[in-house]
Amino acid sequence: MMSMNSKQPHFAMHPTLPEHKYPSLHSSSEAIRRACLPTPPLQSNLFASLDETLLARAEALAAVDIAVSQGKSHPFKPDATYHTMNSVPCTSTSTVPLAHHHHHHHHHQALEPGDLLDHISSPSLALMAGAGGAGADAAGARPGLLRRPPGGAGAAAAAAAAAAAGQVAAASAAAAVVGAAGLASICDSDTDPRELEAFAERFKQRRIKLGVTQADVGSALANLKIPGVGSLSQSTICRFESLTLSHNNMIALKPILQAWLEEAEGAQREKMNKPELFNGGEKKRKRTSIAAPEKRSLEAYFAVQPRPSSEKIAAIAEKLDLKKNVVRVWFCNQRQKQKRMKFSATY
DNA sequence: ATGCATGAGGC
DNA sequence: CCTCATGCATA
Repeated sequence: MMSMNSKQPHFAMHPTLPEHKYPSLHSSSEAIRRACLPTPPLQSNLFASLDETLLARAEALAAVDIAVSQGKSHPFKPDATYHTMNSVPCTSTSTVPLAHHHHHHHHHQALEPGDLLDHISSPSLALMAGAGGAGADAAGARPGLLRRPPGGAGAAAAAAAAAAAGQVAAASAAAAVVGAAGLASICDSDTDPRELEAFAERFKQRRIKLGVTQADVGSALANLKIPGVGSLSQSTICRFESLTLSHNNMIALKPILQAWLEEAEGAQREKMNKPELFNGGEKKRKRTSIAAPEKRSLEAYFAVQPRPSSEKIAAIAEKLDLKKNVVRVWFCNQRQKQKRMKFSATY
């Protein structure tokens, strides 16, 4: 009676597969990513002797933030800002003489207050040459998208089996999946951030025209019998539309959403609903809310050291009077955010 | 639309 | 313990 969720098991999508093994998607991508990492995280030498100093400095920076931030308040999200304002009507067949695909750029963790300020209070958070994360990841393969079978579906087993096979196909080439669903541009143009942005925008527009919500799309995906593709949450659809997903994630989801879009438009006559809502009253996950002051401190620490050691995390947790795990997760999430689609002009 | 969380897969 | 893909809960 602890972590068991009543609604749906988040896994079981790759339970038994004696023949093949598709989770290689993840592994390969990460392996490549890691391999490409030019500089492993080691800034500890710089701060090795700055235990107390670091905290103090970080907090000082946080204090600065307070002073700065109280002068204004932006209603917009501070991160995930990358709009490249591109509307290239490029199709899959259109030639792309501009051979500037995605190249891996080594990213450097910012160690200066500038980054901190930019992150927490900068009004000009649009321009950052932080294409590192996305670029590096993009260089690799694609992640093993979509998992989790439809909660109480009786065909879960079959779906899972099919899903397994599908995963492999998806890994090899998005073309396989897309081909079956509805032909998409599965070339290097698929990795083009501008193309993704354009698609995301078109997607949202057409989705709205169809009169479906993000949540609807999410559950409808399960109706598409694409192997390995189950439903997705409103959150994910939203993030896709707003491009607040990792580059790889965007690329992985694009063909699937495109398939859905085409089918939905092609058969705009039926409106299936998968209300799989059975809740008896189990454990509700609680979202601990970190107060603004603590958050500011965390941001300050993050600016100085994005990957604090366990000990440091513990220290920070104690100072801020937060649970260590909460702090650890916060840093993890912060890193993820920092890595999102952020390829403004690249330079 | 987003913040905090879970979990698989990997070192 | 990390990274990543995702999602529940929420502002």
